Amino acid sequence: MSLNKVQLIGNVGKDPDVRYLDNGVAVATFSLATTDRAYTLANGTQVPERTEWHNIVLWRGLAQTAEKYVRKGDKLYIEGKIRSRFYDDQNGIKRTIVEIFADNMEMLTPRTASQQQGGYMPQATSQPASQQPAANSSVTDDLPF
Amino acid sequence: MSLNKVQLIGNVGKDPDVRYLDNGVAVATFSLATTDRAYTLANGTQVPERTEWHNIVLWRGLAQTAEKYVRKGDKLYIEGKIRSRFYDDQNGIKRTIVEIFADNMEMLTPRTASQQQGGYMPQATSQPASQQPAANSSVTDDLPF
Amino acid sequence: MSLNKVQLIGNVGKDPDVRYLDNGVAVATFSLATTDRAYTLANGTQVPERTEWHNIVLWRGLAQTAEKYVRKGDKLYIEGKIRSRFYDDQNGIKRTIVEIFADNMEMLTPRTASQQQGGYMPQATSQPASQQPAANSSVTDDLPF
Amino acid sequence: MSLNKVQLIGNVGKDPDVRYLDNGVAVATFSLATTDRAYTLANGTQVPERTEWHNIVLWRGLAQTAEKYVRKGDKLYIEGKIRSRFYDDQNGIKRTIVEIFADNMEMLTPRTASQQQGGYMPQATSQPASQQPAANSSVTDDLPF
DNA sequence: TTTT
DNA sequence: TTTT
Repeated sequence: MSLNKVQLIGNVGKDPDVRYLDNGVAVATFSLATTDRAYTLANGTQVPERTEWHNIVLWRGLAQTAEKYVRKGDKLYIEGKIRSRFYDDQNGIKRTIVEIFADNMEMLTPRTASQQQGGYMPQATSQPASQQPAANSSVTDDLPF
Repeated sequence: MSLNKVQLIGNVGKDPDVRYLDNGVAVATFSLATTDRAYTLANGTQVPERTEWHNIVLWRGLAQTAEKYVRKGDKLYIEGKIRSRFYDDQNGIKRTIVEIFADNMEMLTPRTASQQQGGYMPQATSQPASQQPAANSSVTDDLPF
Repeated sequence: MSLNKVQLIGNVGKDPDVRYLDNGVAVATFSLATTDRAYTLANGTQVPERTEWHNIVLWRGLAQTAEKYVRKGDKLYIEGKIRSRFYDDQNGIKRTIVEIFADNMEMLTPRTASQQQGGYMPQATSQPASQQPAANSSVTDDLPF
Repeated sequence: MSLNKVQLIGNVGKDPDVRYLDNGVAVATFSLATTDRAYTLANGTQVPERTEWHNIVLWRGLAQTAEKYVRKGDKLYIEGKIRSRFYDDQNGIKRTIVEIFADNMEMLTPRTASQQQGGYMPQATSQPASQQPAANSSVTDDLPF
């Protein structure tokens, strides 16, 4: 008897950060920007455009899809739930971070044929495309969540 | 080319706090709890029930509806957008609060006939029901948002 | 790169019809009413209340939950997808029926303690509550979908 | 106490048909395709890709936006409600058509700079871009809805 | 056929 | 009738 659902269409702020837990579970995190259009109120007040940044968290298969195919600037549809996480920062101050745990993702930026074969093909830069964890991936056991 | 939508069904944590801006605009705030069911993972791990608290903000007509009809414990459907607000707390520490600005609300707790006539009827307690701002309302010019 | 999502909160028109396929899969169907409020246009035109009836289809576990707990008049949250089905009616006329295939259901009508133990308890009428297929259930191999 | 919400991301089947009522209100209609991915069931059964066609109806400002900017093949986000309409076809047979009345639309196909100035610029074909009703528009008083 |  |  409860519903906690978020749906976003926005642009990826930077390449996903992908980590692998000791048990092999993949976790991807990245930020996604949604932007409200500017508009004018009935009384003439101008309300400027406004960007909201969302902390997206993906698990397992979705995280691996993100690792292979999601890149900075891409437009995505994300569906998931709101989840708050509590921690002490480096100064011992209690902090809350609100994240979107995604359970569905649709990629709205068309990929070219070359990019679709064998995963993402880096844009004139460095590493080869691969099925292994990409350059911005790591295996870790100290994930904070 | 952007979407920022939240949909919640949950229970109201306490009676709404309603304020009136100098220009007469009503603003209501309250917390809403959504609860994920407990479940068991494939590997046998028990994941307990978990409650997420959402900071709901309503404006204008919706705020006035909340003032009249929404009470602690009520089940609501809320639709709106995620919006982060930044401020310095009393210790000068920068804080972020994530709020849900609602643009649609449906009341899922049936009201009895007596409660529906002339607004909310308090439950055998104190103040008279009224069309004026209720007991937990105030007129203010120092809203923090 | 596609999304087909429906979310409804409404009232069940009659008790679910539940069938079991030969392979044991349960399928429940029922209608759900959503009602738009009456309102007045800017030019003074009155737009009356309007009810839309939705054809809900549930499968497997959700169908069995509906069989046990969902009854005429109940308020439900339904999430699913739109799906059209084509068939020839008894006069050989080609017909289309639009159904909502549900993948999530939340029951918004509170059940009393007695109703929650061991499933739905019929309302002063006939058949005993049971874990077997209920009175309006049947095992069939000629489901039209 | 009711919700009737549809959210679609799909591709436009053909250019919108835009009509103007005698009172000047614009109405746009077009079909939108959403496609489920093919997948394999646990028992090995292959479920092929499946396309669902939705009848989209837009009013007023949204209809005019569609007239100017929406074209066959475009990817759109559509949010609205399900609405059934009943009519007798040319053979006197009672028919039902299910439509999506949209109240929000986001265009997910990027437009080039030239296309964004002064509305849609036809693709190497015929008519000039214009602020007047486009070629597939008409003023009519016999709208079937 | 539901509900408010 | 779209798209991948």
